[in-house]
Amino acid sequence: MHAMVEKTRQPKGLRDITRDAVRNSISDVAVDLSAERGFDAVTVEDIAQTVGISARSFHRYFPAKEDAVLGDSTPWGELVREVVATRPDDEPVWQCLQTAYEALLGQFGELDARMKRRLRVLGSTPSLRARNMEKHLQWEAMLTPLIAARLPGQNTTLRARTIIQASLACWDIALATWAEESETRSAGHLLALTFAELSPNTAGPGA
Amino acid sequence: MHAMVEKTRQPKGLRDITRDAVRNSISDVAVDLSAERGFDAVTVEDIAQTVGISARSFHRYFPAKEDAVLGDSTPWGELVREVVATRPDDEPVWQCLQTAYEALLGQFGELDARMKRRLRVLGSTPSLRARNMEKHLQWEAMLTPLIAARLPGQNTTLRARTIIQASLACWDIALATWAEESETRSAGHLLALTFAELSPNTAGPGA
DNA sequence: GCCTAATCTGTCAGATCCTGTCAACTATGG
DNA sequence: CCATAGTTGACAGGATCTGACAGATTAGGC
Repeated sequence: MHAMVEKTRQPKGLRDITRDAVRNSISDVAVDLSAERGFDAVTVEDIAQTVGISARSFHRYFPAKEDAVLGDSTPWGELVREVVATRPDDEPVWQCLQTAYEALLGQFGELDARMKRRLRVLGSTPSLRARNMEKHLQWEAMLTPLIAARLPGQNTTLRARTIIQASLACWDIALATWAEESETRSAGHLLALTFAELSPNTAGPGA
Repeated sequence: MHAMVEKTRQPKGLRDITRDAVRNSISDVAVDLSAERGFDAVTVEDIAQTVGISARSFHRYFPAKEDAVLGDSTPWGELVREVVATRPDDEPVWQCLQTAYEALLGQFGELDARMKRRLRVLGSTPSLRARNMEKHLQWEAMLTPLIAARLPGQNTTLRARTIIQASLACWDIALATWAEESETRSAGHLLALTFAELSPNTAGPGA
């Protein structure tokens, strides 16, 4: 089905296996129902009943209804941080970030169809977009010290936050465009397009 | 249909005056209490009781608790759109956007202290930051056609969205930094710093 | 000044989301 | 087999937000 990341921890016993399975079921049902009726028109009770669990159990798997659609993006953020950390010190930050995001796209791989549906629901629901950006704030906090250390000159933290937020905008817009029905270009290509619009200053602000 | 109501720029009757006054009172109380205890630790009931109204009336003035702190940013967005629309066609988009944001800073003017408190609460509450970005999405929708028309080459909409989101990131980060306790630089200066980090590509993507 | 209509407010009721608690159930390990 | 720990369902409760209705306040016309 889907090869999971070994980095986090692979399920040890029957408990962890069933837990991951239930988690995926909830997420799938949440995306499906939201795609049909719209996210706001679907209640937690609806999702839980479709899966076959109680509403209370739903919240034991996901803290909020939004998270059932968004999934847990923390491991992905960690992956980005990891890639950035292992890049050569003299590599320009924009190129460095683009490489990291491309690595993230590689992880998607097999989940294309599922991911597109998810992104479509995400793009059509304001509260989901908000929650998604909230998670990006955690990415920013993780990446800021790494990026700041790579920047020459002054105000490195301020400038690092600016670059990271801008790159996340590139990421979001590229993915949202990729998920559109009529879009045929690859996610990597779209990501390159958005990055190209902002990254020309690879020589640094002083150049 | 919509030609009747221009905007509540100037209250016409006693009703509108009192309504604006109550609205400001609610907003002030919401910011004050949130600054003291934290936004999540303040209930709508607390705010309403402090102002002297019922919780139901609170929701007649603000649809959500977040909006009481954030206020209505729609008129700000319209101002930005207006400034951008009146700029010369051959002006680079980044310079154009920076001018528009600076005009926005000029509008703040007298509200410095109040605005700083508001921004501090905003920066310390993830859900508020997310809601704020959600409002920026409306700005993006408003500005995208204007900016896209100014871009040469292909994929103008995709690139316009990227630039707008990036510029909004500059705006947010500059304001958040400006509101910090130890910060002494002006908001305009900080805005120039963040813009300088991304705007070097004023010659366009092909250069 | 008075009356009618529009608007605002408070109160009540309800839907939904989310959390705490507790007893019953199940897998794991000795 | 049994003890422990994790999971679940059921109930209760707080909080946000909305709809409905009745009373109060205000605006405009007489």
